[in-house]
Amino acid sequence: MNIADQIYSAADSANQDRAQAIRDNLRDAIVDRRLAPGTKLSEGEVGTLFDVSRTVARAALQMLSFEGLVRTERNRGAFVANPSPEEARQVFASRRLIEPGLATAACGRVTATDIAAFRAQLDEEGRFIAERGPTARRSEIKASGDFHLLLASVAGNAILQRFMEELVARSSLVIALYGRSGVSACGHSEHTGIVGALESGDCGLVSRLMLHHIDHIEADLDLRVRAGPALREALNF
Amino acid sequence: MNIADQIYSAADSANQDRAQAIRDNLRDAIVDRRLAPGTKLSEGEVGTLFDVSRTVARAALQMLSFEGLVRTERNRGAFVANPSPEEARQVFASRRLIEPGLATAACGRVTATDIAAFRAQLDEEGRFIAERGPTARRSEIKASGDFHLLLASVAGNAILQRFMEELVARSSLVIALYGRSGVSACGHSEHTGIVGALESGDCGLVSRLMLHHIDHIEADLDLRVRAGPALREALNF
DNA sequence: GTAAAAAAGATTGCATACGATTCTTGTGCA
DNA sequence: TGCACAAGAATCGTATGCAATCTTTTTTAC
Repeated sequence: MNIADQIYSAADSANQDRAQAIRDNLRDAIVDRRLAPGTKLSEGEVGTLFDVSRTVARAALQMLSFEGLVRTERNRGAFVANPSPEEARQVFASRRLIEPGLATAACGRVTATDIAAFRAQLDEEGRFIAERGPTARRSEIKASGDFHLLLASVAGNAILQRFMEELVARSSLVIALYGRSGVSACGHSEHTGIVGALESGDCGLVSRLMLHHIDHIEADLDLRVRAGPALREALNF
Repeated sequence: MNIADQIYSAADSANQDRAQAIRDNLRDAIVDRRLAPGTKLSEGEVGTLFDVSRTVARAALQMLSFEGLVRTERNRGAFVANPSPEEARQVFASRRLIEPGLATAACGRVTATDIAAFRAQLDEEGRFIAERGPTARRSEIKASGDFHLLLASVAGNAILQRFMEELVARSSLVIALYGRSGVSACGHSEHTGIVGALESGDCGLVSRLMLHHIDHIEADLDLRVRAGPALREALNF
Protein backbone atom coordinates (compact mmCIF):
# COMPACT_ATOMS: atom_id res chain seq x y z
CA MET A 1 0.00 0.00 0.00
CA ASN A 2 1.24 3.41 -0.86
CA ILE A 3 0.82 5.74 2.07
CA ALA A 4 1.21 8.88 0.01
CA ASP A 5 -2.50 9.31 -0.59
CA GLN A 6 -3.27 9.07 3.09
CA ILE A 7 -1.14 11.97 4.18
CA TYR A 8 -2.10 15.58 3.90
CA SER A 9 0.40 18.15 2.82
CA ALA A 10 2.73 19.39 5.53
CA ALA A 11 2.92 22.88 4.13
CA ASP A 12 1.74 24.56 7.32
CA SER A 13 3.59 26.28 10.11
CA ALA A 14 6.18 24.59 12.28
CA ASN A 15 9.51 25.92 11.23
CA GLN A 16 10.27 25.23 14.86
CA ASP A 17 10.62 21.54 14.69
CA ARG A 18 9.94 19.66 11.53
CA ALA A 19 10.00 16.26 13.14
CA GLN A 20 7.20 17.35 15.43
CA ALA A 21 5.13 18.59 12.51
CA ILE A 22 5.58 15.27 10.76
CA ARG A 23 4.64 13.42 13.91
CA ASP A 24 1.45 15.44 14.26
CA ASN A 25 0.58 14.82 10.67
CA LEU A 26 1.15 11.09 10.92
CA ARG A 27 -0.70 10.90 14.20
CA ASP A 28 -3.73 12.56 12.69
CA ALA A 29 -3.58 10.12 9.81
CA ILE A 30 -3.43 7.16 12.18
CA VAL A 31 -6.18 8.44 14.49
CA ASP A 32 -8.38 9.24 11.51
CA ARG A 33 -7.80 5.73 10.23
CA ARG A 34 -6.41 6.95 6.97
CA LEU A 35 -3.45 4.76 7.85
CA ALA A 36 -4.59 1.29 8.77
CA PRO A 37 -3.04 -0.64 11.67
CA GLY A 38 -0.06 -2.60 10.44
CA THR A 39 0.77 -0.24 7.60
CA LYS A 40 4.50 0.02 7.13
CA LEU A 41 5.99 3.45 7.60
CA SER A 42 9.43 3.29 6.09
CA GLU A 43 11.84 6.04 6.96
CA GLY A 44 12.66 6.68 3.36
CA GLU A 45 9.07 6.94 2.26
CA VAL A 46 8.09 9.23 5.11
CA GLY A 47 11.12 11.37 4.45
CA THR A 48 10.34 11.66 0.77
CA LEU A 49 6.68 12.46 1.41
CA PHE A 50 7.48 15.30 3.77
CA ASP A 51 10.56 16.35 1.88
CA VAL A 52 13.04 15.78 4.66
CA SER A 53 15.92 13.40 5.16
CA ARG A 54 15.60 10.06 6.83
CA THR A 55 17.11 11.56 9.97
CA VAL A 56 14.09 13.74 10.58
CA ALA A 57 11.59 11.11 9.50
CA ARG A 58 13.20 8.70 11.91
CA ALA A 59 12.86 11.15 14.78
CA ALA A 60 9.16 11.55 14.04
CA LEU A 61 8.66 7.80 13.98
CA GLN A 62 10.53 7.45 17.25
CA MET A 63 8.14 9.92 18.86
CA LEU A 64 5.14 7.97 17.63
CA SER A 65 6.63 4.78 18.93
CA PHE A 66 6.89 6.36 22.39
CA GLU A 67 3.21 7.19 22.19
CA GLY A 68 2.43 3.60 21.34
CA LEU A 69 0.92 4.49 17.98
CA VAL A 70 3.77 2.94 16.08
CA ARG A 71 5.63 -0.24 16.73
CA THR A 72 9.25 -0.43 15.64
CA GLU A 73 11.18 -3.61 15.08
CA ARG A 74 14.90 -3.52 14.86
CA ASN A 75 16.22 -3.70 11.33
CA ARG A 76 12.68 -4.09 10.07
CA GLY A 77 11.14 -0.70 10.41
CA ALA A 78 8.10 1.04 11.83
CA PHE A 79 4.48 -0.03 11.50
CA VAL A 80 1.22 1.52 12.55
CA ALA A 81 0.45 -0.21 15.83
CA ASN A 82 -1.80 -3.22 15.84
CA PRO A 83 -2.89 -3.41 19.46
CA SER A 84 -3.77 -6.83 20.83
CA PRO A 85 -6.99 -7.36 22.77
CA GLU A 86 -4.91 -7.34 25.93
CA GLU A 87 -3.42 -3.97 25.04
CA ALA A 88 -6.90 -2.74 24.24
CA ARG A 89 -8.07 -3.75 27.70
CA GLN A 90 -5.14 -1.97 29.25
CA VAL A 91 -5.87 1.20 27.34
CA PHE A 92 -9.40 1.26 28.67
CA ALA A 93 -8.39 0.20 32.17
CA SER A 94 -6.05 3.19 32.18
CA ARG A 95 -8.79 5.49 31.02
CA ARG A 96 -11.18 4.19 33.65
CA LEU A 97 -8.56 4.93 36.24
CA ILE A 98 -7.64 8.38 35.05
CA GLU A 99 -10.59 10.02 33.37
CA PRO A 100 -13.15 10.09 36.18
CA GLY A 101 -10.66 11.84 38.43
CA LEU A 102 -9.61 14.09 35.62
CA ALA A 103 -13.23 15.00 35.02
CA THR A 104 -13.62 15.85 38.69
CA ALA A 105 -10.57 18.10 38.50
CA ALA A 106 -11.91 19.77 35.38
CA CYS A 107 -15.26 20.29 37.08
CA GLY A 108 -13.54 22.21 39.85
CA ARG A 109 -11.86 24.59 37.43
CA VAL A 110 -14.28 24.95 34.57
CA THR A 111 -15.11 28.49 33.46
CA ALA A 112 -17.89 29.94 31.36
CA THR A 113 -15.46 30.17 28.46
CA ASP A 114 -14.70 26.47 28.82
CA ILE A 115 -18.40 25.63 28.78
CA ALA A 116 -18.76 27.57 25.56
CA ALA A 117 -15.87 25.60 24.09
CA PHE A 118 -17.57 22.36 25.12
CA ARG A 119 -20.79 23.46 23.50
CA ALA A 120 -18.96 24.26 20.28
CA GLN A 121 -17.30 20.88 20.42
CA LEU A 122 -20.64 19.15 20.91
CA ASP A 123 -22.08 21.03 17.95
CA GLU A 124 -19.25 19.87 15.77
CA GLU A 125 -19.74 16.29 16.86
CA GLY A 126 -23.42 16.53 16.05
CA ARG A 127 -22.72 18.00 12.64
CA PHE A 128 -20.46 15.13 11.62
CA ILE A 129 -22.90 12.53 12.92
CA ALA A 130 -25.60 14.02 10.71
CA GLU A 131 -23.39 13.89 7.64
CA ARG A 132 -22.72 10.80 5.59
CA GLY A 133 -19.61 9.37 3.99
CA PRO A 134 -16.21 8.18 5.16
CA THR A 135 -14.80 11.69 5.54
CA ALA A 136 -17.53 12.71 7.94
CA ARG A 137 -17.02 9.50 9.84
CA ARG A 138 -13.34 10.20 10.30
CA SER A 139 -14.07 13.69 11.44
CA GLU A 140 -16.63 12.32 13.83
CA ILE A 141 -14.12 9.95 15.38
CA LYS A 142 -11.63 12.74 15.75
CA ALA A 143 -14.21 15.11 17.22
CA SER A 144 -15.23 12.48 19.74
CA GLY A 145 -11.65 12.14 20.89
CA ASP A 146 -11.21 15.89 20.95
CA PHE A 147 -14.01 16.13 23.49
CA HIS A 148 -11.98 14.09 25.95
CA LEU A 149 -8.85 16.08 25.19
CA LEU A 150 -10.73 19.32 25.79
CA LEU A 151 -11.77 18.02 29.17
CA ALA A 152 -8.18 17.08 29.92
CA SER A 153 -6.96 20.54 29.00
CA VAL A 154 -9.53 22.15 31.28
CA ALA A 155 -8.24 20.08 34.17
CA GLY A 156 -5.02 22.07 33.93
CA ASN A 157 -2.51 19.30 34.43
CA ALA A 158 -0.06 19.15 31.53
CA ILE A 159 1.23 15.72 32.48
CA LEU A 160 -2.19 14.10 32.65
CA GLN A 161 -3.11 15.93 29.48
CA ARG A 162 -0.23 14.26 27.67
CA PHE A 163 -1.20 10.87 29.07
CA MET A 164 -4.73 11.43 27.82
CA GLU A 165 -3.49 12.41 24.39
CA GLU A 166 -1.76 9.09 24.19
CA LEU A 167 -4.71 7.14 25.54
CA VAL A 168 -7.24 8.80 23.26
CA ALA A 169 -5.07 8.22 20.22
CA ARG A 170 -4.59 4.59 21.12
CA SER A 171 -8.29 4.21 21.80
CA SER A 172 -8.97 5.31 18.29
CA LEU A 173 -6.76 2.52 17.01
CA VAL A 174 -8.46 0.03 19.27
CA ILE A 175 -11.91 1.07 18.13
CA ALA A 176 -10.80 0.83 14.54
CA LEU A 177 -9.72 -2.77 15.12
CA TYR A 178 -12.30 -4.06 17.54
CA GLY A 179 -15.25 -1.67 17.33
CA ARG A 180 -18.51 -3.44 16.69
CA SER A 181 -20.80 -0.63 15.70
CA GLY A 182 -20.89 3.10 15.59
CA VAL A 183 -21.61 4.07 19.16
CA SER A 184 -21.31 7.59 17.94
CA ALA A 185 -24.85 8.79 18.64
CA CYS A 186 -24.82 7.17 22.04
CA GLY A 187 -21.41 8.66 22.80
CA HIS A 188 -22.56 12.06 21.71
CA SER A 189 -25.52 12.05 24.03
CA GLU A 190 -23.26 11.02 26.88
CA HIS A 191 -20.87 13.83 26.09
CA THR A 192 -23.82 16.20 26.20
CA GLY A 193 -24.79 14.85 29.60
CA ILE A 194 -21.28 15.35 30.92
CA VAL A 195 -21.22 18.95 29.79
CA GLY A 196 -24.55 19.49 31.44
CA ALA A 197 -23.26 18.13 34.72
CA LEU A 198 -20.13 20.25 34.38
CA GLU A 199 -22.26 23.32 33.93
CA SER A 200 -24.38 22.52 36.94
CA GLY A 201 -21.23 22.02 39.00
CA ASP A 202 -22.11 18.52 40.17
CA CYS A 203 -18.60 17.10 40.12
CA GLY A 204 -19.56 13.74 41.54
CA LEU A 205 -22.05 13.30 38.75
CA VAL A 206 -19.48 14.34 36.16
CA SER A 207 -17.14 11.68 37.43
CA ARG A 208 -19.79 8.97 37.42
CA LEU A 209 -21.03 9.89 33.96
CA MET A 210 -17.50 9.75 32.64
CA LEU A 211 -16.94 6.32 34.10
CA HIS A 212 -20.14 5.02 32.56
CA HIS A 213 -19.24 6.60 29.26
CA ILE A 214 -15.90 4.78 29.15
CA ASP A 215 -17.61 1.54 30.10
CA HIS A 216 -20.05 1.99 27.25
CA ILE A 217 -17.29 2.61 24.74
CA GLU A 218 -15.46 -0.49 25.87
CA ALA A 219 -18.64 -2.55 25.93
CA ASP A 220 -18.99 -1.92 22.21
CA LEU A 221 -15.68 -3.63 21.54
CA ASP A 222 -15.35 -7.25 20.54
CA LEU A 223 -12.14 -8.25 22.24
CA ARG A 224 -12.37 -11.95 21.62
CA VAL A 225 -9.24 -13.23 19.96
CA ARG A 226 -9.88 -13.40 16.26
CA ALA A 227 -9.12 -16.35 14.09
CA GLY A 228 -6.10 -14.88 12.42
CA PRO A 229 -4.46 -12.12 14.38
CA ALA A 230 -1.13 -13.92 14.09
CA LEU A 231 -1.63 -14.14 10.38
CA ARG A 232 -2.67 -10.52 10.14
CA GLU A 233 0.38 -9.62 12.13
CA ALA A 234 2.62 -11.72 9.95
CA LEU A 235 1.20 -10.14 6.83
CA ASN A 236 1.41 -6.63 8.23
CA PHE A 237 -2.28 -6.11 7.95
CA MET B 1 30.70 20.80 35.27
CA ASN B 2 32.08 17.72 33.67
CA ILE B 3 29.49 14.98 33.59
CA ALA B 4 32.00 12.22 32.95
CA ASP B 5 32.45 11.38 36.60
CA GLN B 6 28.71 11.08 37.15
CA ILE B 7 28.14 8.36 34.59
CA TYR B 8 28.88 4.73 35.10
CA SER B 9 30.44 2.71 32.36
CA ALA B 10 28.09 1.45 29.70
CA ALA B 11 29.98 -1.75 29.17
CA ASP B 12 27.00 -3.92 29.96
CA SER B 13 24.56 -5.81 27.77
CA ALA B 14 22.35 -4.17 25.21
CA ASN B 15 23.71 -4.94 21.84
CA GLN B 16 20.05 -4.64 20.96
CA ASP B 17 19.62 -0.91 21.13
CA ARG B 18 22.45 1.28 22.20
CA ALA B 19 20.37 4.42 22.46
CA GLN B 20 18.11 2.71 24.94
CA ALA B 21 21.05 1.56 27.05
CA ILE B 22 22.38 5.11 27.12
CA ARG B 23 18.96 6.42 28.08
CA ASP B 24 18.73 3.97 30.97
CA ASN B 25 22.16 4.90 32.15
CA LEU B 26 21.45 8.62 32.02
CA ARG B 27 18.07 8.17 33.65
CA ASP B 28 19.63 6.33 36.55
CA ALA B 29 22.17 9.10 36.90
CA ILE B 30 19.44 11.73 36.96
CA VAL B 31 17.20 9.82 39.36
CA ASP B 32 20.15 9.12 41.63
CA ARG B 33 20.98 12.82 41.57
CA ARG B 34 24.43 12.20 40.29
CA LEU B 35 23.41 14.64 37.57
CA ALA B 36 21.98 17.79 39.08
CA PRO B 37 18.96 19.54 37.57
CA GLY B 38 20.07 22.01 34.95
CA THR B 39 23.23 20.15 34.01
CA LYS B 40 23.91 20.43 30.33
CA LEU B 41 23.99 17.20 28.38
CA SER B 42 25.63 17.99 25.10
CA GLU B 43 25.26 15.49 22.32
CA GLY B 44 28.96 15.40 21.67
CA GLU B 45 29.89 14.81 25.27
CA VAL B 46 27.32 12.08 25.77
CA GLY B 47 28.41 10.46 22.54
CA THR B 48 32.05 10.51 23.53
CA LEU B 49 31.34 9.14 26.99
CA PHE B 50 29.40 6.18 25.69
CA ASP B 51 31.57 5.79 22.64
CA VAL B 52 28.86 6.33 20.07
CA SER B 53 28.19 8.98 17.49
CA ARG B 54 26.10 12.05 18.11
CA THR B 55 23.26 10.38 16.22
CA VAL B 56 22.80 7.74 18.87
CA ALA B 57 23.39 10.13 21.76
CA ARG B 58 20.77 12.41 20.30
CA ALA B 59 18.23 9.61 20.16
CA ALA B 60 18.84 8.82 23.82
CA LEU B 61 18.38 12.45 24.79
CA GLN B 62 15.19 12.64 22.77
CA MET B 63 13.80 9.70 24.73
CA LEU B 64 14.62 11.37 28.01
CA SER B 65 12.97 14.54 26.85
CA PHE B 66 9.77 12.61 26.18
CA GLU B 67 9.89 11.32 29.73
CA GLY B 68 10.20 14.85 31.03
CA LEU B 69 13.58 14.20 32.60
CA VAL B 70 15.41 16.34 30.11
CA ARG B 71 14.42 19.64 28.62
CA THR B 72 15.64 20.43 25.13
CA GLU B 73 15.88 23.90 23.67
CA ARG B 74 16.25 24.37 19.99
CA ASN B 75 19.81 25.11 18.91
CA ARG B 76 20.84 25.15 22.54
CA GLY B 77 20.87 21.56 23.60
CA ALA B 78 19.57 19.29 26.33
CA PHE B 79 19.58 19.94 30.07
CA VAL B 80 18.58 17.86 33.03
CA ALA B 81 15.06 19.03 33.80
CA ASN B 82 14.54 21.70 36.41
CA PRO B 83 10.87 21.29 37.27
CA SER B 84 9.02 24.36 38.48
CA PRO B 85 6.87 24.22 41.62
CA GLU B 86 3.84 24.09 39.36
CA GLU B 87 5.23 21.08 37.52
CA ALA B 88 6.02 19.49 40.85
CA ARG B 89 2.40 19.92 41.91
CA GLN B 90 1.23 18.36 38.69
CA VAL B 91 3.51 15.37 39.15
CA PHE B 92 2.03 14.69 42.54
CA ALA B 93 -1.52 15.43 41.47
CA SER B 94 -1.04 12.81 38.77
CA ARG B 95 0.29 10.32 41.26
CA ARG B 96 -2.60 10.96 43.62
CA LEU B 97 -4.95 10.24 40.78
CA ILE B 98 -3.25 7.12 39.49
CA GLU B 99 -1.51 5.31 42.32
CA PRO B 100 -4.40 4.57 44.67
CA GLY B 101 -6.28 2.90 41.83
CA LEU B 102 -3.14 1.17 40.68
CA ALA B 103 -2.59 -0.13 44.19
CA THR B 104 -6.12 -1.48 44.23
CA ALA B 105 -5.50 -3.26 40.95
CA ALA B 106 -2.25 -4.69 42.24
CA CYS B 107 -4.02 -5.87 45.38
CA GLY B 108 -6.43 -7.86 43.27
CA ARG B 109 -3.65 -9.67 41.44
CA VAL B 110 -0.86 -10.00 43.96
CA THR B 111 0.67 -13.45 44.39
CA ALA B 112 2.83 -14.99 47.08
CA THR B 113 5.83 -14.51 44.83
CA ASP B 114 5.02 -10.82 44.55
CA ILE B 115 4.78 -10.50 48.31
CA ALA B 116 8.22 -12.04 48.61
CA ALA B 117 9.55 -9.52 46.10
CA PHE B 118 8.00 -6.72 48.13
CA ARG B 119 9.63 -8.02 51.29
CA ALA B 120 13.00 -8.15 49.57
CA GLN B 121 12.47 -4.62 48.35
CA LEU B 122 11.62 -3.44 51.85
CA ASP B 123 14.74 -5.11 53.23
CA GLU B 124 16.86 -3.31 50.69
CA GLU B 125 15.27 0.01 51.59
CA GLY B 126 15.96 -0.63 55.26
CA ARG B 127 19.56 -1.53 54.59
CA PHE B 128 20.28 1.73 52.77
CA ILE B 129 18.52 3.76 55.44
CA ALA B 130 20.78 2.23 58.05
CA GLU B 131 23.90 3.05 56.08
CA ARG B 132 25.56 6.46 55.96
CA GLY B 133 27.10 8.49 53.20
CA PRO B 134 25.91 9.94 49.90
CA THR B 135 26.08 6.64 48.03
CA ALA B 136 23.70 4.95 50.44
CA ARG B 137 21.42 7.94 50.22
CA ARG B 138 21.23 7.69 46.47
CA SER B 139 20.54 4.01 46.65
CA GLU B 140 17.89 4.71 49.23
CA ILE B 141 16.13 7.19 46.93
CA LYS B 142 16.25 4.74 44.09
CA ALA B 143 15.00 1.88 46.24
CA SER B 144 12.11 4.00 47.45
CA GLY B 145 11.08 4.68 43.86
CA ASP B 146 11.54 1.05 42.94
CA PHE B 147 8.94 0.11 45.53
CA HIS B 148 6.33 2.08 43.64
CA LEU B 149 7.49 0.63 40.34
CA LEU B 150 7.24 -2.88 41.72
CA LEU B 151 3.69 -2.16 42.72
CA ALA B 152 2.96 -0.85 39.24
CA SER B 153 4.39 -3.97 37.64
CA VAL B 154 2.23 -6.19 39.86
CA ALA B 155 -0.85 -4.35 38.66
CA GLY B 156 -0.18 -5.85 35.24
CA ASN B 157 -0.94 -2.85 33.08
CA ALA B 158 2.02 -2.00 30.86
CA ILE B 159 0.66 1.41 29.96
CA LEU B 160 0.13 2.53 33.54
CA GLN B 161 3.47 1.01 34.41
CA ARG B 162 5.18 3.27 31.90
CA PHE B 163 3.29 6.30 33.18
CA MET B 164 4.44 5.43 36.68
CA GLU B 165 8.03 5.05 35.55
CA GLU B 166 7.88 8.58 34.28
CA LEU B 167 6.15 9.94 37.36
CA VAL B 168 8.51 8.24 39.78
CA ALA B 169 11.54 9.49 37.92
CA ARG B 170 10.20 13.02 37.83
CA SER B 171 9.29 12.80 41.49
CA SER B 172 12.89 12.05 42.25
CA LEU B 173 13.90 15.25 40.50
CA VAL B 174 11.24 17.20 42.35
CA ILE B 175 12.33 15.85 45.71
CA ALA B 176 15.92 16.68 44.89
CA LEU B 177 14.91 20.28 44.23
CA TYR B 178 12.21 20.92 46.79
CA GLY B 179 12.61 18.21 49.43
CA ARG B 180 12.86 19.60 52.93
CA SER B 181 14.11 16.66 54.90
CA GLY B 182 14.73 13.00 54.48
CA VAL B 183 11.29 11.48 54.86
CA SER B 184 12.97 8.21 54.19
CA ALA B 185 12.29 6.46 57.48
CA CYS B 186 8.69 7.63 57.45
CA GLY B 187 8.30 6.54 53.84
CA HIS B 188 9.78 3.17 54.60
CA SER B 189 7.35 2.48 57.40
CA GLU B 190 4.50 3.46 55.13
CA HIS B 191 5.76 1.10 52.45
CA THR B 192 5.83 -1.63 55.04
CA GLY B 193 2.26 -0.86 55.97
CA ILE B 194 1.15 -1.04 52.35
CA VAL B 195 2.76 -4.44 51.90
CA GLY B 196 1.06 -5.63 55.04
CA ALA B 197 -2.32 -4.53 53.73
CA LEU B 198 -1.56 -6.14 50.38
CA GLU B 199 -0.80 -9.40 52.10
CA SER B 200 -3.98 -9.29 54.13
CA GLY B 201 -5.94 -8.60 50.95
CA ASP B 202 -7.62 -5.45 52.20
CA CYS B 203 -7.62 -3.58 48.91
CA GLY B 204 -9.52 -0.59 50.19
CA LEU B 205 -6.92 -0.12 52.90
CA VAL B 206 -4.09 -0.47 50.37
CA SER B 207 -5.60 2.30 48.33
CA ARG B 208 -6.08 4.61 51.30
CA LEU B 209 -2.58 3.98 52.63
CA MET B 210 -1.13 4.76 49.23
CA LEU B 211 -3.02 8.02 49.03
CA HIS B 212 -1.79 9.07 52.44
CA HIS B 213 1.71 8.05 51.57
CA ILE B 214 1.73 10.29 48.50
CA ASP B 215 0.27 13.12 50.54
CA HIS B 216 3.06 12.72 53.06
CA ILE B 217 5.75 12.81 50.43
CA GLU B 218 4.29 15.94 48.92
CA ALA B 219 3.82 17.53 52.34
CA ASP B 220 7.57 17.34 52.83
CA LEU B 221 8.16 19.54 49.81
CA ASP B 222 8.70 23.26 50.02
CA LEU B 223 7.03 24.45 46.85
CA ARG B 224 7.13 28.15 47.59
CA VAL B 225 8.76 30.03 44.77
CA ARG B 226 12.36 30.57 45.63
CA ALA B 227 14.19 33.82 45.44
CA GLY B 228 16.22 33.02 42.38
CA PRO B 229 14.79 30.27 40.23
CA ALA B 230 15.10 32.54 37.23
CA LEU B 231 18.72 33.13 38.11
CA ARG B 232 19.37 29.45 38.64
CA GLU B 233 17.75 28.79 35.31
CA ALA B 234 19.85 31.44 33.61
CA LEU B 235 23.03 30.01 35.04
CA ASN B 236 22.07 26.44 34.25
CA PHE B 237 22.11 25.36 37.86
C1' DG C 1 37.14 51.91 32.18
C1' DT C 2 32.89 50.53 30.20
C1' DA C 3 29.94 49.07 26.63
C1' DA C 4 28.98 47.86 22.07
C1' DA C 5 30.50 45.33 18.03
C1' DA C 6 32.92 41.82 15.69
C1' DA C 7 35.32 37.66 15.31
C1' DA C 8 36.30 33.02 16.87
C1' DG C 9 34.77 28.85 18.79
C1' DA C 10 31.48 25.50 20.09
C1' DT C 11 27.11 23.12 19.45
C1' DT C 12 23.06 21.90 17.23
C1' DG C 13 19.96 20.64 12.89
C1' DC C 14 20.00 18.20 9.09
C1' DA C 15 21.58 15.64 4.99
C1' DT C 16 24.20 12.18 3.19
C1' DA C 17 27.24 7.98 2.98
C1' DC C 18 28.32 3.26 3.96
C1' DG C 19 28.21 -1.20 6.20
C1' DA C 20 24.85 -4.56 8.10
C1' DT C 21 20.51 -6.84 8.13
C1' DT C 22 16.33 -8.28 6.11
C1' DC C 23 13.34 -9.16 2.30
C1' DT C 24 12.62 -10.58 -2.57
C1' DT C 25 13.37 -12.96 -6.53
C1' DG C 26 15.24 -16.25 -9.47
C1' DT C 27 17.68 -20.59 -10.17
C1' DG C 28 19.03 -25.38 -9.54
C1' DC C 29 17.95 -29.77 -7.93
C1' DA C 30 15.12 -33.41 -6.26
C1' DT D 1 5.82 -29.19 -9.03
C1' DG D 2 7.99 -27.97 -4.83
C1' DC D 3 11.70 -26.70 -1.92
C1' DA D 4 16.45 -25.07 -0.69
C1' DC D 5 19.65 -21.72 -1.59
C1' DA D 6 21.95 -17.74 -3.38
C1' DA D 7 22.23 -13.25 -5.67
C1' DG D 8 20.20 -8.79 -5.72
C1' DA D 9 17.37 -5.07 -3.97
C1' DA D 10 15.52 -2.59 -0.35
C1' DT D 11 15.78 -0.90 4.28
C1' DC D 12 17.81 0.03 8.61
C1' DG D 13 21.66 1.51 12.04
C1' DT D 14 25.18 4.55 12.56
C1' DA D 15 29.05 7.80 11.55
C1' DT D 16 30.37 11.88 9.59
C1' DG D 17 30.22 16.49 7.21
C1' DC D 18 28.40 21.07 6.47
C1' DA D 19 25.53 25.04 7.31
C1' DA D 20 23.00 27.64 10.79
C1' DT D 21 22.72 29.19 15.36
C1' DC D 22 24.30 30.19 19.75
C1' DT D 23 28.11 31.39 23.10
C1' DT D 24 32.33 33.35 24.31
C1' DT D 25 36.18 36.12 23.64
C1' DT D 26 38.50 39.80 21.64
C1' DT D 27 38.58 44.12 19.62
C1' DT D 28 37.17 48.80 19.14
C1' DA D 29 34.97 53.10 20.07
C1' DC D 30 33.62 56.47 23.33
